[in-house]
Amino acid sequence: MLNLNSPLPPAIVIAGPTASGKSGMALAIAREFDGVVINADSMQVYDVLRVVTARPSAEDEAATPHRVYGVLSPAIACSAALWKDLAAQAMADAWAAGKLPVLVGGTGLYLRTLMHGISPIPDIPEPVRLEARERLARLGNATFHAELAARDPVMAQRLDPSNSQRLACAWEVLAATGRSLAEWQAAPMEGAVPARWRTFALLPAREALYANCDRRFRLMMDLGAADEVRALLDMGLDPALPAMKALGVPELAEWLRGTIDRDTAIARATQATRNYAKRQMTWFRNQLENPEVVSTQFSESLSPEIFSIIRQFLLTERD
RNA sequence: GGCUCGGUAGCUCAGUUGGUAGAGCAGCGGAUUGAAAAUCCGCGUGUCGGUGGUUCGAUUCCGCCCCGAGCCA
Repeated sequence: MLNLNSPLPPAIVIAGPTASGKSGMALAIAREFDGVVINADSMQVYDVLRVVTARPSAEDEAATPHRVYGVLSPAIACSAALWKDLAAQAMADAWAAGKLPVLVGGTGLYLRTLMHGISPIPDIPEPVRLEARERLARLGNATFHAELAARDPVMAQRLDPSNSQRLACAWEVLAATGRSLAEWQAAPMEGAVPARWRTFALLPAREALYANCDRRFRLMMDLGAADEVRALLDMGLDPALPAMKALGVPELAEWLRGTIDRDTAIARATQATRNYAKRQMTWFRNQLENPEVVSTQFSESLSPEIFSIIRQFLLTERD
């Protein structure tokens, strides 16, 4: 099935907002083309979060190869670069086994890093990152921004003082490397995985997507989302860690703590999910390169057309 | 039935000592280079409940009516 004479090995990418049916589409493609489903979602990498991140079911994971799901402890902060290494390894393994990598996920930055690389910034030591965040919290954004401006006018000029996360990032890169983040970013991106990509963007109608977000969260509640969050909380992790911010976690945590009632928690979690889905729509509508746009929720009835596009892609020599 | 307090953006409300109004949230658009399910940026005309009156001018003051909440009967 795979054209092994092609200079670059092929890979399929399925991007789209949460609750758009990506996982089902990836599964269908992997089954049809002897593929390996590889997770490209920043939260599905954590092992404790299965229900609340809508990971593929254990049955699906057993029936078809799935990689990079639940491979990290929530005590670890994943990153675009770390994920990219995991995904690159999974892709190499798939190719070595004569299988087709099918990347699926909603984290646009991760997919971009995989396909286009990222600036070669050295790892930032943990103490520096902690100091950056502690300092930002202590000084407040305005003062922190002014302090950054004195040492790194380019980045300060580029960043809105309200943008806490990127402010901290700029500060810690300067502190750890002695060079401005702007300098690092001016260097060519590195680390892109060489492959022939075929990208699908699942962009369903807004109203249907939101309705599906709501429906799915209620389903998660039935499947034990709260128990899962309880288990996560029992680990006693730093609430600033990424896994602690997964959609539904802060809201259900509040409910478990008794601060808000169940209905309020559900209302807030579904709201946050809808807001997130919208941001993803913006990313995938504007940041993807030559995507095949599917403007509806995935369903099996779309398979023939999608398969035909992929078949064509796999048979086509390039360059 | 009487009294009181409300009725302003999709929602919760602010405000106008009379010159036709603005926040948060929602919604929509955008950004996104190492914690991205994160973090930000932009977009606000709506019979100011209805209707009469006073006024050059009423969402604002007055009367009546309608609707809601509460209290008293």
